Amino acid sequence: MMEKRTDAIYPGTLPCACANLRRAARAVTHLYDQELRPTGLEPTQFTLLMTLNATGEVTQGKLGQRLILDSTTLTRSLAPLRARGWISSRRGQDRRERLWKLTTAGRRVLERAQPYWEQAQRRLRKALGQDEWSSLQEVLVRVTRATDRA
Amino acid sequence: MMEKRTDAIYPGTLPCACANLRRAARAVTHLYDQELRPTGLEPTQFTLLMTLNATGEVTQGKLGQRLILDSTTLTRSLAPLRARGWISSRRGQDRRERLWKLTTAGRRVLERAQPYWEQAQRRLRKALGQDEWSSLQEVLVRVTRATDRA
DNA sequence: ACATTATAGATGTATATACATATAAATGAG
DNA sequence: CTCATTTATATGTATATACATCTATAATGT
Repeated sequence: MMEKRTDAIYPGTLPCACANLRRAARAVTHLYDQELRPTGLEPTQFTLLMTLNATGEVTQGKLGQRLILDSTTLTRSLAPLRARGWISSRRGQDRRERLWKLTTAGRRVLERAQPYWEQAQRRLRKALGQDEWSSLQEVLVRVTRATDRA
Repeated sequence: MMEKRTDAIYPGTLPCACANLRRAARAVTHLYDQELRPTGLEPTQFTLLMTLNATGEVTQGKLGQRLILDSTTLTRSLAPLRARGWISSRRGQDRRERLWKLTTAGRRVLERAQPYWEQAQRRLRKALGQDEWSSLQEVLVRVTRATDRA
């Protein structure tokens, strides 16, 4: 079980931007995971469903580009979602491609999970304050773009 | 192999703060991983060595608190470092505890990796600009702290 | 002292993630 | 058209990560 961090052993900034980012991601993922628990979805799975809902049918490669996930990673990450019948795939015109989309069951699961996700968003936004919440989103997009140029 | 994101398929902001944070972490980890490749260290492993170097001998639990890593996760993450002889452990007074520290070999590996890590830091800081770099670090600490209160 | 409870890690199991390499399909050079 | 090359995904392998549960040890209440 994740330790409570009440001792404040943890130092504010680590000297490494990558370590700071990964640590923050773990902390926030934990919060979202708690809220999403009743839905049976992992935060990553929720993100995949939400993204497929936004894009509609999309190739594995494009999905990977959007989420900055190696497309071969998706071969594994999508498997449990397919196994549960939430997504389905077919071959494209280009028969190397695999096109993924939400199933009806998948849309239903996503809809039922939505309020729990919103609760997680609210909980973090409240703890952070609206200004920091906005900064967070902006800075994250900039750092993500920066890695393109870097 | 990770796709180049030149097509800019990827949309700026995802609606989910958790997804944004995880995506940014993947992007930045990829950059650090490239730079650290010649050292044979994964970014996470570099972070563990660097942290042990900063703390000196420390229990697994305290190490987990500092990095916001479940202490049972560390049982697995530390294993490859121990296997390579870079860290060692002993039982504490409280014999349930395990105390970890860098070995001499570990300190040497860390020293040799340092310039590659600095190169990664420079590369990101340059692409991001000094102001955004500072914002990033601040925002990450605030969001991390926020999850304590949330 | 003894029984109960709490804590630190270890282990079983599952997902997340990437890279190297393999395979199949499309594309381009000639 | 045929062969070489590139591209999309699959597979093998390794690390990263968490939670539930288990075990050993410590702390606590009576």
